[in-house]
Amino acid sequence: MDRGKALTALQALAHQTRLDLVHLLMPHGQDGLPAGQIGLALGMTASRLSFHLAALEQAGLLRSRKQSRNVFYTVDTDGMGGTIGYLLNTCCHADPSVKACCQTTAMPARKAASKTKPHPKIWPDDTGPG
Amino acid sequence: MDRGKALTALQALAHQTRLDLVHLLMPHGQDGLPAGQIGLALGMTASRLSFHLAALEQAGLLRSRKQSRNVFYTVDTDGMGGTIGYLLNTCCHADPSVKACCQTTAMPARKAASKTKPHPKIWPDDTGPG
DNA sequence: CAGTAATTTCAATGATTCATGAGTAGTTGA
DNA sequence: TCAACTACTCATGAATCATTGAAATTACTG
Repeated sequence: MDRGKALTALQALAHQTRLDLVHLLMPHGQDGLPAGQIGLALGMTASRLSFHLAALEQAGLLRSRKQSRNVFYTVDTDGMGGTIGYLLNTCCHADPSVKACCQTTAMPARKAASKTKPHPKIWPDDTGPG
Repeated sequence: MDRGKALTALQALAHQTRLDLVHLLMPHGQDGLPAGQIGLALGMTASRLSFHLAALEQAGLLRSRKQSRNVFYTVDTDGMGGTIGYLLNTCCHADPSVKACCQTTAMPARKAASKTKPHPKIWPDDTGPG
């Protein structure tokens, strides 16, 4: 991950809506979610959703695949990991005090997303996207 | 690290100049660097520097302490770690594929910064702040 | 106290970003 | 082909952000 790409990715992530998008899509793994369902889950207009999805995809943080009428979006874990790794290892020189943030228990392997079930909880402190 | 603080920190980091600042200050540990020397190292005007330093400090990523005429800036490793940890653990649900970015060799403990010696190299690919 | 140095604050300007609503394009099935 | 559905693009205006230079603030020095 070079400097320019990392900066683009950070700019993409520095927005509440786009953070919400990643958080929502992450548990759905490589199945992802269609745009319509994402918009429904986060309550945003189609054009606004499209704008933010495109920003994340262009930044290398999301991938999309077309499937009949729908476009499914998934998180690009390489892009996300690369961005975080850039902050951690390049920008912070892999400083041990900073790296302590990695020492949390990993989640068990995510289960394959069921197509219809909505995401159970949006945020730990679910105060809505505002 | 709550959602609002993480977002503020990400917005602060989503800028080339401020990424440069963190990268420059990190190896200087708790000694830090005075603003004047930072401005010299990165070649920026005083007011511009002050603006970006303030943004980082307000976001909880930098700390400052006054020492006679100078203001020394240091990286707040808790803030940096908290921000990265938020991305990794909250936003990405500690997904193993993403967490792989942490699996790099840690640097040896940084040495205490000497007061006068300039930072040896700004970036791995030192193309300047532009 | 006058002069100098280190930083910050302020106002003005130009650039960028974001939300909105309307319009467009591709897909599906009757 | 037509209507319904899904998603994207575009133009607009409001809001925010970044840079600059000047002025103000605080702290040393002679």
